[in-house]
Amino acid sequence: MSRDLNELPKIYEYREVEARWQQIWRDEDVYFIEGSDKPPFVIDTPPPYPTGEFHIGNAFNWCYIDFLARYKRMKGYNVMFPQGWDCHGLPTEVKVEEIHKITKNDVDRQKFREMCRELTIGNIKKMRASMRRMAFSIDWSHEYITMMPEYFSKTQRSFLRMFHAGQIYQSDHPVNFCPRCETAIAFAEVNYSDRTTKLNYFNFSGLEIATTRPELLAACVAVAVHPEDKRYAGRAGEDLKVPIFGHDVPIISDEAVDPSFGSGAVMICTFGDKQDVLWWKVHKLPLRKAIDKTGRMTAIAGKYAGMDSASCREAILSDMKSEGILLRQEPLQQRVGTCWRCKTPIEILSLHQWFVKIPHEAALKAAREVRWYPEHMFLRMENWISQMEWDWCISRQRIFASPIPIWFCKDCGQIILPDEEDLPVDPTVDAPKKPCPKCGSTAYVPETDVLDTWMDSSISVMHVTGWDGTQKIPPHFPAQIRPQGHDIIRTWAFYTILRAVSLTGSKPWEQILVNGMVLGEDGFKMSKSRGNVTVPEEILEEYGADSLRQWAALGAATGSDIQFNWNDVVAANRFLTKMWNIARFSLMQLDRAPYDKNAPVTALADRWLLNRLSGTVREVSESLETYQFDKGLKAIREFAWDVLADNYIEIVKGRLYGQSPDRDGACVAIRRSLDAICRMLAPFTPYFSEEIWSYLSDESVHKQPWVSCTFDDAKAGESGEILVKVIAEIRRYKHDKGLALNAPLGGVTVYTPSAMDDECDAGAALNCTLTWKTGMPELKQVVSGVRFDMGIIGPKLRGKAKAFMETIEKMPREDLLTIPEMIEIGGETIAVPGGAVIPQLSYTVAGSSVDLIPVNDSIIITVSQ
RNA sequence: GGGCUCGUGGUCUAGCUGGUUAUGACGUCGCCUUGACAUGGCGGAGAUCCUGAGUUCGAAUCUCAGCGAGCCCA
Repeated sequence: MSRDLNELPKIYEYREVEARWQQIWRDEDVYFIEGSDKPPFVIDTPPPYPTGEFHIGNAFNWCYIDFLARYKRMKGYNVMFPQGWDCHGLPTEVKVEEIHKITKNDVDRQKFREMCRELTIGNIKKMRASMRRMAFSIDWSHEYITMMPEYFSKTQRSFLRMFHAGQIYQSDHPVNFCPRCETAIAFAEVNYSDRTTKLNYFNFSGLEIATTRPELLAACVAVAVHPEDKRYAGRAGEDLKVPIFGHDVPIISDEAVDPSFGSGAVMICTFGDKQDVLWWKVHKLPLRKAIDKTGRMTAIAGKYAGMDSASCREAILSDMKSEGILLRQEPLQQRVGTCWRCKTPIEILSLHQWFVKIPHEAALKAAREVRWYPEHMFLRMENWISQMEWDWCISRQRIFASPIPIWFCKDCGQIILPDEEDLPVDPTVDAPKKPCPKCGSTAYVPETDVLDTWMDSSISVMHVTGWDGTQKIPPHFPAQIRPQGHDIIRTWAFYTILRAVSLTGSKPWEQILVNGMVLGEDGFKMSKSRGNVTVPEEILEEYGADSLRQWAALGAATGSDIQFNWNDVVAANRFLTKMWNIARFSLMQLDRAPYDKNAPVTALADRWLLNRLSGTVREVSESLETYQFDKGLKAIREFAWDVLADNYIEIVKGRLYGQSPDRDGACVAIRRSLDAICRMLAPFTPYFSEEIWSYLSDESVHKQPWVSCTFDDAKAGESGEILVKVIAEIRRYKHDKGLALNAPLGGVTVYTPSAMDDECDAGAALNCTLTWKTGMPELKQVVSGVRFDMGIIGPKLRGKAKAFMETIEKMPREDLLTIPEMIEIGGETIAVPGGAVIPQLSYTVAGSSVDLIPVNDSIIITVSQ
């Protein structure tokens, strides 16, 4: 049995309600059922980085996921809503170093890992609590943690398979390198920031060169000029001696040189920036490594060897000065690449690293086969793929990450691989099970590099679709949907597509739902330095999860960036209050007296309501099918507040309070509406819906099927709109007359083009005797008096004003229905100034005087005095 | 510098496959304590739909240019 109405409190206490249901709901309620005959709906949810704080951007993203997960469940899908944690990577290492005041090299690798794991476990715990509070219907039995052996053995397995397929290779190649973190990083991990630096002009064996990086002089391999630059015509091919260091470099010409920058001649070093890498490749220049992995100058820097780049720069500039070759210095604004985590400017170093080949065509094809919501987000992927120049560098020189499952033979250098059955392995701990396949030696050297964390997270879809390594294609692959933010299209989405294509040969998901970024109340990205950060916990505390969830749904159209806005949260909370009162009123009325639950719905108002409900259900369903959560929730709110509460309930109150059998139809209509609203709100406001539902049924609303309501009655729709409109107009009339809205009114007659079949609701709602008539009334317009506008009459007529008004007053009233253009005053004919005379009109029907309320061209209301 | 998105009452926002009285919320002003709700109801004021040009009978909506903003990236 459903709950007793005596328990129904007057006020909706979200704190109490949300806490209670959170206790009652059980995780297994939402389990994905293996072997179910329902169609599967697998969501490849984002594994967040366990920072310990579930921020508002996460909350927004997960709201979308939960809306669709709950909706799809109600629609009869076997929904998998897993939860992952993308644990590995620099941020945690940096945090551990901070907390323990160490660097990674101060403790052994195992110990350092242990510290990272411990921190991560604690952070995950905190974030889980926030997520439960938000009522996300996560299937916790499908939780995965990438740092656990069960998961990272899959990462290693995927590495081996791609290696065997020739998709992974090892090579010397320029990579972005953070000297502080001492690791290579991917382009996706490079940030750019502005800084002011000096552009140094110096004499390069007779040629003027401008450079921001004099410390790289030792790494200079060429000087480049633009082929059209007259200053350097004919000089390409010459050799120049590098100042201070003395080695010879050629002058080359290249279109990419900007003749207007500096002196128009640029020195190419290995490597100052990405352009240097390009030139180095195109012109097949030699490699001179001047900076090592710790950011210090190498032996080729001669007397500067061992210096860090900043001191080397100063030293070289000072030596240039004393040699008289430094010509001048200018300040320059430039953007430098920095490590996304520690903000240290990155260097481009040529290092032995592991790479994944980028299959441009196949990736693009797969990306195109995925259905993108919103569609235009695909463009970002397309642009990214088509402009990628370097392969994906997947090795990192760090510790807290999935180990690369490789050893090298100490004697012959041969790569030694583990078998898939032996995974997971940590080559720095485990020994290879077999001797070197080439020379038979058992002496080995472990690969100490580890994998980029995107190597873990980019197989999330393989994992959640049930990959255990025995199959090539996982049992539930591809997933139905990938929900994520647009900020990680070129990382997570791209890498996932790349890996799915490489491992399975096809697209990872059928659809991708891309959400926008959450901006602060000031319209800028939330950041601590701006001070515009709002945390979910604060909102949950003050207004509850259901209000926060409504903000997420309504704050912006799907895919758009969303500005955080307390107003929306407050309005959402008010909607809950309003809805609570609607439910309370409805439940009490349904309970007040027994009614026939199968009574036919015949009254106009009742049919109108159900017709509107039917339209609302259709609209909400269509919106949710295309993930337009804003539209969906808006339609529900409008139906509940506008249609049901403000119009319908006000119209039928008379019948509800009475005893007659025509009350039954209203009860049936209300009960059906309340039921439907609960179900439709369930994905958006799970706590609230469950609470109301508990007074209707003893089951969970979240186990109910989605609403089906087909009560389409176009005629009732049209007539109902007239009914509502007429009542609104008469209320306005009362308002204008200074009457209370429930004040009694005399006889009201409403003339409509076609017959209205409203029995008694309108009259009861307006506290009057209301008669519906078809056609137009036999109206007689009479002038009951006149008013004059002295502002016009005065200046125009001056002394004749008084006589003018007297003349008008004496005229037969019916002659004033249309104001004459000329009138005669004392024998003189004068023009009547426009707007001077204002006739006071009234109407009579069949001889008695009435007030007239025109609704539109075809509907007229008369009120007898 | 490139890509993408956006520019609508004081604020936020819908509409943008061309024709509506330009939606809703917050704020604001007036009236109303009526037996679900004053966290309410009813009503009002408030908009050069960024600017300019073009297409069209007709543009917030389509095209181009400009200005401005945001995000991602170089």
